[in-house]
Amino acid sequence: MTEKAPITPSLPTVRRLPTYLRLLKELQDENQQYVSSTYIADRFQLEPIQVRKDLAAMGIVGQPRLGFVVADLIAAIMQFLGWNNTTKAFLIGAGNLGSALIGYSGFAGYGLNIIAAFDVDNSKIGTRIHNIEVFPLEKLPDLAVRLHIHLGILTLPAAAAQATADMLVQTSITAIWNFTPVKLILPAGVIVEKVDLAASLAVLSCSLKEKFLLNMSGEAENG
Amino acid sequence: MTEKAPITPSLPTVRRLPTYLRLLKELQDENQQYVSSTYIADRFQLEPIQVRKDLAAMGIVGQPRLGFVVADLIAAIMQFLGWNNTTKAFLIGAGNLGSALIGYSGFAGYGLNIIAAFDVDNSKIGTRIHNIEVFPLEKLPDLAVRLHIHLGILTLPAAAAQATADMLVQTSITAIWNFTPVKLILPAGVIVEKVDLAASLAVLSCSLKEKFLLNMSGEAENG
DNA sequence: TAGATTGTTAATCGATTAACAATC
DNA sequence: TAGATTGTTAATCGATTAACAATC
Repeated sequence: MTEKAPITPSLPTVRRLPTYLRLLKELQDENQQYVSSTYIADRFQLEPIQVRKDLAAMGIVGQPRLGFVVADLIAAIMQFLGWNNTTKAFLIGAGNLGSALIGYSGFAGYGLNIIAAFDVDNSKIGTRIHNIEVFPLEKLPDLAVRLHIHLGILTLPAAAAQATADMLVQTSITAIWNFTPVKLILPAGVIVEKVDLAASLAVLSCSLKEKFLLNMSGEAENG
Repeated sequence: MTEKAPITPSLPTVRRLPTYLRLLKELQDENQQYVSSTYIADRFQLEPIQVRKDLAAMGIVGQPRLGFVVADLIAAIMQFLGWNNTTKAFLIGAGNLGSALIGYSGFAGYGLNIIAAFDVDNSKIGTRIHNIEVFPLEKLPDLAVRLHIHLGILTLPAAAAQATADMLVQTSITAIWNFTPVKLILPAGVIVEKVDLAASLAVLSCSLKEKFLLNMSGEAENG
């Protein structure tokens, strides 16, 4: 029992990991064996100490003077995120956004595999989108249980989001990647991760407004 | 000069505003005149005090016992986010995701108006996606300046992201909504807001892994 | 009035940053 | 060795939460 207590990385730390991973894979392609926190921080305009803390949170140890072994870092992050193993997912709502996600080839690198899509639109049911079949929504519960699906990707109209999510969590699905603008209310224990375009756009809008106001006041002063 | 100093809301606050706005519009449709921070908090599993702080940060004042006037809240948030005014944007990369964003009708409610798309793919150039024309990328600088476009939406392959962003900021574009997985490095003053799918998926993956491990240990104990 | 809700002021919490000894 | 980089410990910063008087 001399092992260190495994510190669970904070949410901000987890969110930075994919960015590190991306760079590390680049470095590996360039046959770089070592990388320092200084270098990583430089590339992303972060503080070296923050990078070290992030890596330390996953239990990775570096070598003074040399830094970290690139291959080890990649392995540790992949392991930590579970991106070595494939996670099967159902996508619900085969509209514009849903189709785009089905067609996104990058998910393979994250271990995410969308194996079927579902919709209520008869014109979509039975078709294939990027070679993924679209099933009627009624078939989801049965298929989810039989195929041991735990993750649902929600890309349907806001109006249907909550009701559909309620249905999903009655099946084997216990985690939802929510691309709708709806804040889902679900039983405790259900994981919901929201991709919040409106929140992102709000930040952007604020920044733009602020910048605009600054420019205005600047011009006023100059005039 | 007895006016209160206008406190700029924090980033987390700004990110919560669209969620409030959504609920407030619902309440308005139901002809609710007042709403309390308690009610809003309840609906989103937040603390009432946090809601009050968020609203206070925008300079909104409520009425003890009654709460806040729904219409006033909506107006204040819309005003604060600048979503009353239309922001014109160019979209660069008319692939799956780009097309999905062009087709997303919800942006109108955020004052966002995608007026043209750009691509380097000859098979896309000249076509229309949801009635938006796709132009060759070379035409962007001239058009951006002439149409006074300040916002670019980046939905192209990662490999082209940085170079294209570098080009964009040479035009009238000073803000980028970045949907690529690349962390863009751009001159100071340029606004970049990233929609980070990888980060979001990382959080989801972690939660799933944690839950899985908990279940495993639970089963072990029970066995 | 009584009581629900607001806004203010202070306390807590957690993430980031700083300082620096330890290491190879 | 000298020096770059690590990991630890402490300080700072900012957001959230708590407590409570003010208000209608």
